[in-house]
Amino acid sequence: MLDDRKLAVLRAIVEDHVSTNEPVGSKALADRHNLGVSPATIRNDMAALEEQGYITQPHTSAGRVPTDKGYRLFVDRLSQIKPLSGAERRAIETFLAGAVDLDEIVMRTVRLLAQLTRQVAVVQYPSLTRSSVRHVEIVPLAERRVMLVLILNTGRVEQRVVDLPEDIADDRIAHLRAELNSCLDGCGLSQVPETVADIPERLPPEDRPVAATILSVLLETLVERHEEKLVFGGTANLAAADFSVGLRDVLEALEEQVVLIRLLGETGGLSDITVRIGSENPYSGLRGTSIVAAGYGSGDKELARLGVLGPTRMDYPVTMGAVRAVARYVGQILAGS
Amino acid sequence: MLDDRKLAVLRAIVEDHVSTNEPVGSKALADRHNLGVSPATIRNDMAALEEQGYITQPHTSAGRVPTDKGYRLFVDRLSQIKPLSGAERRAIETFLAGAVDLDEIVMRTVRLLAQLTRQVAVVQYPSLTRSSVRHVEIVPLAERRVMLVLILNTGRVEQRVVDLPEDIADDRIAHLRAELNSCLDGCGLSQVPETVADIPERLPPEDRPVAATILSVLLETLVERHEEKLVFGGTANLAAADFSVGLRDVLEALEEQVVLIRLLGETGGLSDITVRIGSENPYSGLRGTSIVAAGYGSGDKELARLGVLGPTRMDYPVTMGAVRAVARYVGQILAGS
DNA sequence: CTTGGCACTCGGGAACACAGAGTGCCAGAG
DNA sequence: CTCTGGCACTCTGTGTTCCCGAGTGCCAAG
Repeated sequence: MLDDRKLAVLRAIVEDHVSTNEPVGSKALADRHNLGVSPATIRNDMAALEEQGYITQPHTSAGRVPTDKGYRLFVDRLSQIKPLSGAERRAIETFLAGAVDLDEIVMRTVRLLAQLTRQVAVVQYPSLTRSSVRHVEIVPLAERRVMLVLILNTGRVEQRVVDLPEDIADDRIAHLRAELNSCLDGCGLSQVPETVADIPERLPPEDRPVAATILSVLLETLVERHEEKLVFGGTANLAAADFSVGLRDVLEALEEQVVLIRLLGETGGLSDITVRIGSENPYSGLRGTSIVAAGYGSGDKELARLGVLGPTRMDYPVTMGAVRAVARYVGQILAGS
Repeated sequence: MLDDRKLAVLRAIVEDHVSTNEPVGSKALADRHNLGVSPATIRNDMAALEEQGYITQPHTSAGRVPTDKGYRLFVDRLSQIKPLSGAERRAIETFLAGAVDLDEIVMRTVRLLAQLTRQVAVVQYPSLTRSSVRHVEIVPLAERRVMLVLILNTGRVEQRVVDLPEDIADDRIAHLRAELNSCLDGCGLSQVPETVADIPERLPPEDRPVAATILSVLLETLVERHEEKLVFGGTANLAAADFSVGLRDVLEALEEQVVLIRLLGETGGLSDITVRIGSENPYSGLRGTSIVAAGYGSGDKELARLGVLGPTRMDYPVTMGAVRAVARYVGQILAGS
């Protein structure tokens, strides 16, 4: 069906189109790549490729352009991820190492990805669901009001103000805190609800209403409130890339966190790279854009995902290389801090 | 120099140009606004206005367009801030009231502003410098490693991991924490350095190296590290507004936090609204864009600023009304929580 | 199966003309 | 002195036409 030469032609078309942003014709192909055959032969192959939907022509008598299906084949079988240069690796490492807290790690990662790929970068904060509790703090703010601070092993800190149903003495707060910490230290978030369930019973009856209030906020914060935060950057690169689709839609999608999370999140072993090309994309506003994403994490747990978003016509090997490298380094940094 | 009618003409030009986005000619003016004079008269006035630099024509024999100077006069003398409708006010109130922590307040404020004005919204986090300490927490994470958590009266929480020079027992940590809290509770950030200065002396000598380390990180976090965080949103609105200048520059400026902070921050009593029009703007990439900003805060202290950024050709009265209203409501919310 | 030749098809750019909107100026009226 | 109507002039934007060139599909021959 598709012999080697046809595949080579497809690869050449993709590469040329990516670098020139113009439909590529049979003659240009024969010139630039030494395929060892004449333009006429290439035309036949192109006809076959078009027949099967890998390429298309914008209008009669123009060159060919890869379809989404063509890019898909290219990514799956015709290309291999291009590793970064040594200089780039070192730059990543030093740039990320300078971060002092989680916010800064995330922010720097976004910039890095955007700069390396010249595309829009998206980074998801390390997920709540897969992390574990490192410490719980209860800080009295006023009568009947405390702040609950949760520190997770990913460095993430969640805080919530809690209004209490009744007064409670500081030493009883301290006791509750100690109790919580001894139960929850190192506890994976998925186990939190059951771990916490019998805490009220172990407290003196008069403390139970307060404890119940605090616990319910704690659960709500950790478990129910699954709004995975994410950050993006490099939108200036959108202006350069001329999108077939209005870039208004792209900007809108970027601000719809829900959409983005779905796009990033849908698959993935830890170091798998997910590529979603154009119309493979479930969200209609992003026709014409591709997403290259990967998971990152410390050790072997995937904590969250990151990736870039760009025009379908992008340099996949390079982009995938950059995404993979950044994901790995972020994982290392997180593990080390 | 500029009699009343000329001013009326200028106002009419601005209003028409804002609503149509086209150069406005003398005939159209005479039709749409009942100025009581003929087009020819208006032409004379326009010639005078152009003479003095308030309007300009894109090319000979086209209508007139306001210059930055013209908009300036309009904003200063010819317009008055348009208050929001009751429905809008209520929407703001309920939307902001639903926020549970500072992050969410800020995020919702951005969305709100962007939606109300159909422009890019920028919100600065409540400034560190003008807030005060509510609580200091020191959480042991591992041997020789603690997390320092600072809770400020604005609801802002700063955390930093600190590596200690030597081991220290938990109860001595607790003592240090108590000491810090008793000194710093309610302390304005500007007083922190002096307040903290003599703490080491009051500690047993063997604790001093650790205390010094922690204090230096604390000072660094609160005082030296003035990177005022800010958040923006509504970039999709950029695509609709056709900028004279490439919107690439605008996107770039948005990601350059430093630039934005300067733009927002440069003046302002608490409920003053700052308008910076086109070339009044110090940053060259933002020629063609105007900024409408206001301070917000609880009580009478200005905590930070917020605003919107849009094309010079924007509806200033409405935009200013929205910015003012949002700033007020955010202030209220912050004061109440 | 490959190749060279050939007729055919479009898209995009250049040249051109034209209508319409808007101006500036002038002379006359109030 | 100010306003008004008239008039000639100057643009831009748009629509039309035309042509070139790149690229294709097909065919017949190697």
